[in-house]
Amino acid sequence: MGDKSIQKKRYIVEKAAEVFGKKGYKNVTMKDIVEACEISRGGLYLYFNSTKEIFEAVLESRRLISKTEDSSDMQPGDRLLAFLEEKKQEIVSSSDYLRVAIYEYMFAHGEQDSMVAGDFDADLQRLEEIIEDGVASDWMVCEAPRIAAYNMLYALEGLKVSAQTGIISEERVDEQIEYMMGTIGLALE
Amino acid sequence: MGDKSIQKKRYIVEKAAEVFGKKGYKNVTMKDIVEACEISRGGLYLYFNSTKEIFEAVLESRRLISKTEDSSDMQPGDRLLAFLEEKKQEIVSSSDYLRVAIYEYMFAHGEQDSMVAGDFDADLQRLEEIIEDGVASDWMVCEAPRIAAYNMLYALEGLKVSAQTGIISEERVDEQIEYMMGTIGLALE
Amino acid sequence: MGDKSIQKKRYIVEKAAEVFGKKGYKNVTMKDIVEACEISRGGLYLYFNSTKEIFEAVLESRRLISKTEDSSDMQPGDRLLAFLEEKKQEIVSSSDYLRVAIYEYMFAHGEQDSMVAGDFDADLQRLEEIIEDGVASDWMVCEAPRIAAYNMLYALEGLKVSAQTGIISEERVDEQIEYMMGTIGLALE
Amino acid sequence: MGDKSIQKKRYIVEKAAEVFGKKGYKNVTMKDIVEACEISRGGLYLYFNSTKEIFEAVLESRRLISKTEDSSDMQPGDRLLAFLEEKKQEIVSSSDYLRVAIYEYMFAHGEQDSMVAGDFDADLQRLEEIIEDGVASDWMVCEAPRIAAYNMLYALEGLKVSAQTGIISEERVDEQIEYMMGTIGLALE
DNA sequence: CATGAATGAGAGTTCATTCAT
DNA sequence: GATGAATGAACTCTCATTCAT
Repeated sequence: MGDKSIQKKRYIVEKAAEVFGKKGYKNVTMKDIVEACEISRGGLYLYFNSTKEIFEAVLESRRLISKTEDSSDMQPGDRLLAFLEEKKQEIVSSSDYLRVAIYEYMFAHGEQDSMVAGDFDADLQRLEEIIEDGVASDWMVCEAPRIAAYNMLYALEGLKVSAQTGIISEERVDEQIEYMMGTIGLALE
Repeated sequence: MGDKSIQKKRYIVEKAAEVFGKKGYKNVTMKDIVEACEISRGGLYLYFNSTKEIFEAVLESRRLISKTEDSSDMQPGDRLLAFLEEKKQEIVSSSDYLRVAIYEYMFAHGEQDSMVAGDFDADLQRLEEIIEDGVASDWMVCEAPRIAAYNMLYALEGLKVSAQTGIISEERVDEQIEYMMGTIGLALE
Repeated sequence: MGDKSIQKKRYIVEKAAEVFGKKGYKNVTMKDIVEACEISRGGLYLYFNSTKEIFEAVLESRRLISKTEDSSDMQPGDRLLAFLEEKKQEIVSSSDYLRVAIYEYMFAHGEQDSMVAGDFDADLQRLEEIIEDGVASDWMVCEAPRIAAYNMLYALEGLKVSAQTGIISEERVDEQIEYMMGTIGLALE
Repeated sequence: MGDKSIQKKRYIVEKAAEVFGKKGYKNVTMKDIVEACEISRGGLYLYFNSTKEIFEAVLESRRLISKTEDSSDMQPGDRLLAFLEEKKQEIVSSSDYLRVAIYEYMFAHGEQDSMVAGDFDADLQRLEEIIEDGVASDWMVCEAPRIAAYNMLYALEGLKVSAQTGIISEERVDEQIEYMMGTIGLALE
């Protein structure tokens, strides 16, 4: 597969992302993507064999983009805040239409997929480190950083889900962030 | 709609619940339900016009069943523990097969549906009361019971989702429960 | 499946036989049959799931028809002649267009199919009996009736194949019949 | 078409023969051959325009190879035996995978093709000569050598077909060979 | 009310064939 | 000559939905 092929694949993934954003995961057909890409039916099959495959490519491409800088030069409290703000954006931003599709995908294909699980683990590690650093430098109070990290991530996940299901105001998210910071002895000034 | 009709509808809903439990939400076809109910294709349409409609009827029927006793005669700490244990069951029990379907449904039809949201609100109120009572009787420490209640519920929701997506051990859930109780000044003895 | 269904199935098989006759086996698509039957795409699938299944039903229906009377009251020589004449018809009759399809089917699905093999075995038994009777009543001379029966059937099969592949004149078939009878001591007068 | 072209054509035919051997005739696609030859899709079309064309080239190439020596210095009985043994090999040898494809081809394209018929005629002539010689030298008894030759060839053809369709043991073939020799007054010692 | 045969739109998939490079 | 990406027609199969009985 040549250089041009990779370009085309990228193009398809890009267009497909829009489609998944609009229609979710399960509702998307090969035809939808073919039409969005303005290529031929058979042409798509040169690159992907199913919507699942395409969707996974979309996820993969997102993963590459969403890497954030580590900012490990900041104070633990600020780093935590930065982390939570980042998550808040994910929760609140209705622009991330893709999320519905991601959840649909997750529930449709269940556990066998570490595609999405990977993100969680990375976040967990990052968060745990921040808390450990915070505790070490007396900025935070926490007996079990790992468990606390889990707790925050679960709560954030819950918020995400709720944001998708019902409507969640930005205030509610802020409220929760403040509360979470409180649980490890931090206060927003 | 006569008495017999209501009976039949109930029967269909019952059988349909099994189907949704086995196959999720999106994968279920009218045909599947027709076969499970051993009624005719046309017959089903006399009662329901889509799998969505049927699934909503299933949800409705579940709502009626799942009401739990309030046990307001117990101490706040025990009531909280009871509440969390109840939620733990929901998370851990793989017997609640329907949950996958519920999430699929939620993500497929988005916010416009308060069908599921109702449960959350009820839980919220219940939990808030418990915490308020706990604080009032000096068993618990919490400045913002409502926010704390939200936090716990979000974390529980996150756990549920994770349980569905990946695998979550009972220990992790216990860990989280203990942690949550700690955040409001309680300890499991 | 009711009485009417069986009728319809028969109807489909009948129409399908014509199609297979015209187009062979492999070239026939579900669409061809749908069109020949003037039913809907989905309708055909109520009765059959593949051209293979339909073709086997066609074979089955032919089997039922082609049963010939046993005429065991005749003299062995005449019975043999009757048998061979019957086979000759199969060979010569170009009206049996289906045969091409049958061979195609045989070669496409190989040995695992006793659908066609059954005919051979039945013929073998019948022919062997005739020869044994012929020998017992001194009309025929043959040391190994079974082997002779096999030989005739193989030769007849070869004739059939040749009839399909190239062109075979009726005279050639007659010639062969006479020769075969000669090998067991019989002569056409 | 240059020298290199002929070479390439030969190469394609060679590779294609393997493919036809494995997959039969009808199941082979241009793509299969392209892949087997590791050439480009378009490249194949420079030499052949259809699988039919390629298959015919395969047949042609086989014809050139399969010529056998005449061994006319042997006694007629031995020559006949040699001939029949040769045929037996064709029947029994499952290594001649191409045969299925040949039959498929024959039945798919019917009589208009003398491609395969040629072999039969050559065999017929050879066999007839053997028998005539045998009769002339009193080794054999046969009133109509040509008809007898036909008979044997048809029986052999029938055996071949049966070998492809069902399973035929080597014993059965030996049995038949012995029987055939018996019909012209010969016995295997 | 109830049936289930029938419909037809539409999804997935494959392949011969072309054509710009 | 040679490539292989691209096309689009054709095929299989499934399902929601209707309708005569």
